[in-house]
Amino acid sequence: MTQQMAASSFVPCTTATGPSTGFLSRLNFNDRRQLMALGERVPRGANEVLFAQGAPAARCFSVIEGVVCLSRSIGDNRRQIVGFALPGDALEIAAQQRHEVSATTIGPALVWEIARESFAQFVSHRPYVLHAVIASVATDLTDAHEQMFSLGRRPAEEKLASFLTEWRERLLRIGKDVEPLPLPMSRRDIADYLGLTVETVCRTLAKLERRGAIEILPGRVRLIVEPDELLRSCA
Amino acid sequence: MTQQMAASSFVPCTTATGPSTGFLSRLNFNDRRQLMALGERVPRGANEVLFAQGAPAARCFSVIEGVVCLSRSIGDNRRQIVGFALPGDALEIAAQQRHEVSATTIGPALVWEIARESFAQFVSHRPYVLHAVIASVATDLTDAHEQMFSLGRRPAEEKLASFLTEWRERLLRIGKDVEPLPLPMSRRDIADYLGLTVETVCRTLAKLERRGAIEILPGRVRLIVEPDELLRSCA
DNA sequence: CACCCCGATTGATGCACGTCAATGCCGGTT
DNA sequence: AACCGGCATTGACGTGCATCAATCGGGGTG
Repeated sequence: MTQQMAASSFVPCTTATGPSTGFLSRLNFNDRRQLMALGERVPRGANEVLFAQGAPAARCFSVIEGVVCLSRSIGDNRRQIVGFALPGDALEIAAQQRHEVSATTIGPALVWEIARESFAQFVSHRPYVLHAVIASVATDLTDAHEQMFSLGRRPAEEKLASFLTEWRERLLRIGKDVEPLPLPMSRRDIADYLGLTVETVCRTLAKLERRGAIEILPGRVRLIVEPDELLRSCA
Repeated sequence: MTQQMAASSFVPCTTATGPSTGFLSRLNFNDRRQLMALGERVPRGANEVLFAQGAPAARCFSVIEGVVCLSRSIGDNRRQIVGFALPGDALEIAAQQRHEVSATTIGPALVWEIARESFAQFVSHRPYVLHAVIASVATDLTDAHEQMFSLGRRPAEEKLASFLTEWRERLLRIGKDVEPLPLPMSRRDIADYLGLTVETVCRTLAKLERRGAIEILPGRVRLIVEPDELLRSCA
């Protein structure tokens, strides 16, 4: 049962002006059920835009199935992915006025959506829910800080190694199969997340494979050595 | 008076598992006065550690005077500064268990500190304060995302240009003199904030000066061209 | 004043990673 | 089956920034 709770407990995500990590799983059963009923479940196709940077933040979201990528862009070419949201992760629950990032599905997804006023009204009767919001955003912030460290202070090989191990951790926490590790996002997405180019991501993965640390499969990667060992081998 | 309000309104900062931006200034006069009375004002010297990454988060902080640098480190050499906190900025008000970053003063500072239980108790009588906490952390998160973009997708020159203009913006918002722009942090701090080396920071600043965009003074920089123009000249 | 230490600056050199380009692969369309 | 477009991979090449190293300057201390 500890197991059960750990599984229903969530996952770091990152989001715009305040999406949140595993927010829903921090609520008790009744609250969660009532809140979910106030929103709607929307099936989404691949590469659909849930909301765009700069648009008014009229709704809150939570991923039910699939992966949603959160990014910040300038112009058409430069894009920084600030996080990948997994099932259980909430998006924009702390947003103020406008979306500070864009959210795009990676592959088909099921997304729960609720009008911001409905959410505010729900919370107004249950102020204790605000603690869950805070915990959720705080987790997002910590994740952002960790990613800032990777972006600024890690060489390409170590970026990939830490990305793979953390992605594996997150999938494990929500009970997904990680053997071999699924990588639903494109090489470009990984590059835009790690501050690299597509080519460097490919080459670095190939290098890790030549070294015998991983095995590259279509849409997946098998970790051969222990995650810890993988990271240490980069230092 | 709009002016007045704008001045008392604060400034993005960034922090550990949930420091917050100008949190105190989001409270009404009475709440702020009562809350402040529950904590204490502590004078700090230069380079003092307010709290260290990994330590239990026993207190909340707010900068009253001076600058506090928030960083995440691995080993002795690699450090990523995730933000500089200015007067009005709160630190760790959303922290969960442990500090996820370290906080160190840059030069002498005056810091307000409060035990986490005292803060929790204060809030328990005033649930609406939680909205201020959320807004504060959400701002931190947006700032973190913006910084992730800089770290991952901007060349050195543009990193410096955006750093200077944003630093100027923040000082202006709290009513500081920015002519010429004070840079109380060391070149190493700037480097660790932007994901560069000290040498690159020096050289890039020198390049901007040769171009006539800025003038380098001891502990300060004078912006010659408009901030917008400075950024555009890097593209 | 001489000394020292630390931060800032500048130069010389090397490498990691970006850029440019070609090829292969796969799924979808006609 | 032939065609096409997008993604992945690999190679050749260039460069932005790191690394290594030396100098300079200012503040603190004997």
